[in-house]
Amino acid sequence: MSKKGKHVFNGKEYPCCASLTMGVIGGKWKTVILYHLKDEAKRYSQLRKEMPAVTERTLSLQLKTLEDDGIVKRKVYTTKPPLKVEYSLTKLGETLIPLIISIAEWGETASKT
Amino acid sequence: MSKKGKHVFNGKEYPCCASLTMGVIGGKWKTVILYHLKDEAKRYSQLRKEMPAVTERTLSLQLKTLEDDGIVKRKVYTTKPPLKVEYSLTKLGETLIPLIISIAEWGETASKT
DNA sequence: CTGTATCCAAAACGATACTG
DNA sequence: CAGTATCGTTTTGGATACAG
Repeated sequence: MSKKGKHVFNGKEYPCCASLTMGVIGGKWKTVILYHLKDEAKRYSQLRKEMPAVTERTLSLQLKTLEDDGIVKRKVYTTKPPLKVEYSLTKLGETLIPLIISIAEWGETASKT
Repeated sequence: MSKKGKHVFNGKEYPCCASLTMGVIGGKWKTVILYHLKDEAKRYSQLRKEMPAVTERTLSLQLKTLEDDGIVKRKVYTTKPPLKVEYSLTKLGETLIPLIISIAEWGETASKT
């Protein structure tokens, strides 16, 4: 019995290529995170400052999900506290930049209407 | 006390222009619906056939949400059963087409990796 | 044919305290 | 500094029966 999900990414099946993308960047915060990472690597604390509306827990979970999907990479610079950790886009993550920009632009235009 | 949500659409506030867009097209099914409507108007039953994985209830709810946001319009052609209802994109909805296509293309590429 | 009503399960998200 | 643990709330989606 073949499943209908013809589109597979990172072990997950999706019924449509559009829903695959949404599985990767969907949810309340992932596009916002990617938007803040699109130009440069940032530290965890810096992301927190730039996204005050997201909780530690959620930011942490979403970053981990993005890492699992190969969109974001995590680099640790110190072994002892205070820790320094930087997040940045992977090669695959960079292919999402035009999409993230389009998403942000549509939102900007729509909010002016 | 000013709220941080600077971006407003259809009465809802978002912390970032990217999240505004995701509020409109986010979720498991909305991009899929829009993908199927991008070229032509379709009847409810036809959408159901093309998206067998979504339930009646969810399809109905998501269409209504898209209608509320002014992305999709609903046109009724008969007054008595059997009803004929067609869904199509509004002008605002059409501005999302390039985005939907980009989203679908990224998903297609990613599923081949 | 085109939905709505009801009930339920799962996922996402938030608040807060605490740890390496 | 960079998270995790715990718990509760909200949102989302599914199954199914039924209605206009």
